[in-house]
Amino acid sequence: MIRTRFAPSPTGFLHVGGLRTALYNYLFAKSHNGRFILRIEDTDQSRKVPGAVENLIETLKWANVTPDEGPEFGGDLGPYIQSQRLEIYRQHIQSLIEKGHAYYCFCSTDRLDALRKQQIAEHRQPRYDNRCRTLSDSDIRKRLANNEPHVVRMKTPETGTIEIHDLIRGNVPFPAEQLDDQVLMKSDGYPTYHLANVVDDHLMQISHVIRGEEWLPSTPKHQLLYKYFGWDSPQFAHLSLLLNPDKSKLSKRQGDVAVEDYRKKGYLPEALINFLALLGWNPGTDQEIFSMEELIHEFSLERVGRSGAIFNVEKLAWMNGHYIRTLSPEKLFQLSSGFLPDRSGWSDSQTISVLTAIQEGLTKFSELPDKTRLFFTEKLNYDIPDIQEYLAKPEAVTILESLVSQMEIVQDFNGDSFVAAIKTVQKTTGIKGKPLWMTIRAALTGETHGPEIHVITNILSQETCACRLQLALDYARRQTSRN
RNA sequence: GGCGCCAUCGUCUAGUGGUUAGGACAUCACGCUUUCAAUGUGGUAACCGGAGUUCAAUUCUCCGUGGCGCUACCA
Repeated sequence: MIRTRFAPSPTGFLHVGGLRTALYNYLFAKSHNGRFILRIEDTDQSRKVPGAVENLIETLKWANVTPDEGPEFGGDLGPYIQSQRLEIYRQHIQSLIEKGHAYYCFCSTDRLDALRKQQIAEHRQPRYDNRCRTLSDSDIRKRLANNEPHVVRMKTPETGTIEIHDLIRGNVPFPAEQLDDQVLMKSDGYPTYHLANVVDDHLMQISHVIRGEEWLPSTPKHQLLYKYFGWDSPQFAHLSLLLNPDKSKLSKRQGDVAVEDYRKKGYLPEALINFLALLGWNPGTDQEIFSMEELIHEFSLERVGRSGAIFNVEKLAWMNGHYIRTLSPEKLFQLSSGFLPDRSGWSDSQTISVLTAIQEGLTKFSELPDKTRLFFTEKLNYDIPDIQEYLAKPEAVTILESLVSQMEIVQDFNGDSFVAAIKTVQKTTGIKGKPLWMTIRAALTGETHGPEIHVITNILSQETCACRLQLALDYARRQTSRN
């Protein structure tokens, strides 16, 4: 049974890199009929953020990367929140101490800091000097009885090489003397990542650990821990990191990193997932668009790349536009709620025709207020250079006077009859082509681009159009008389 | 500094001991469209450097360079 897990710390919003890690775990598990587990690694009390767990779960659900087990998802191997498993860790640390693979350390943080500073000053490798390894049993008992603050460290080998096998990177050797006597239990009684992670992955029967590359250097320590416990270690696969456009590690400051940010801007989960899947993985074919089902079917760790990938928002935007174009009118309307500006006086079905009219040019829902303004606005603004280029001309007065009078006699107002009216204007005024059409577009919408005129006038009422044209005519007259 | 990972168009990537080095985004041109977009067609654009192995290296090996990660009682 393949079992994978996503094990975030609840320190804030879910990061897009985190979502990619979760996704790869999910896809790998699902493609092998396995299970995907969510575990919350909240062993650092100082970094805990209230509400982060709920937000994490909510975001995973939104993205459709839904755990089979985890807090709120059930499962037989819980609890799935590490702060609720302290007793389990305590017992395991005790067994390690008894077997001689771990030891109490009473060194103060002051001493540790001083030690590190000195080592750096002497250009030596900063690491613990193993001082408490050799404490006598009676000494330890006495200091424990005195309630002296202490941690528990693991005993690492002094020499030799520890080689780990990574599914993506192959065999990676690490010289043992590089390994620090890592702290396993902190003085507050909480385990560190290294201990809790190994214990939980074993107890939760995780078969494959798929995580970020930042964990590669500590994997030999984890491997050692499995050996000390007498357990088989899971398989490892370390994913490359997501990068900023300047190739530094993806971070706030250079753009949005929280999944939440993209959701708020109106990116669809399908697009974000499709995009993230292709950042470091490819199917070996030319296919670019994948549904979650297709991803599950196609995904394999063998085709995951080794180098870091820049998070290219432009491609995500293209992909999002692609998914938006496939939306049915009803779905489009449903998803646009929360992004629409005030549209009092507009029914849902009228709103749907507005949305359909601008659908093909939409790349994300946050553009909605801008792109729908020409329909919903109460008052058009002609006082911008692009518009004045057309309306502040004597020609505009001629065109609009003619069109306004046409409006009074037009029958069955709609896109077609309005276009017919424009043709009449063309005949009577002799003005044609871009000057004619753009002037009318400017008058009608206050913008120089948008959907086709007949599409717009199919939606806008005759009254609205007549009113806007009259307003534009007045404006054109004022502008030209002034000059 | 030490240890480790990585290296093909601007970006995501495919690929090979002999290829016109392929696709997608972006970009440019043209078509369609009396606007924009969408769409169609075409174009520009890459094997980090140096040795070695080989008849032949972008591909294999080593070195260098660069980028990144780790080097906490954070994960």
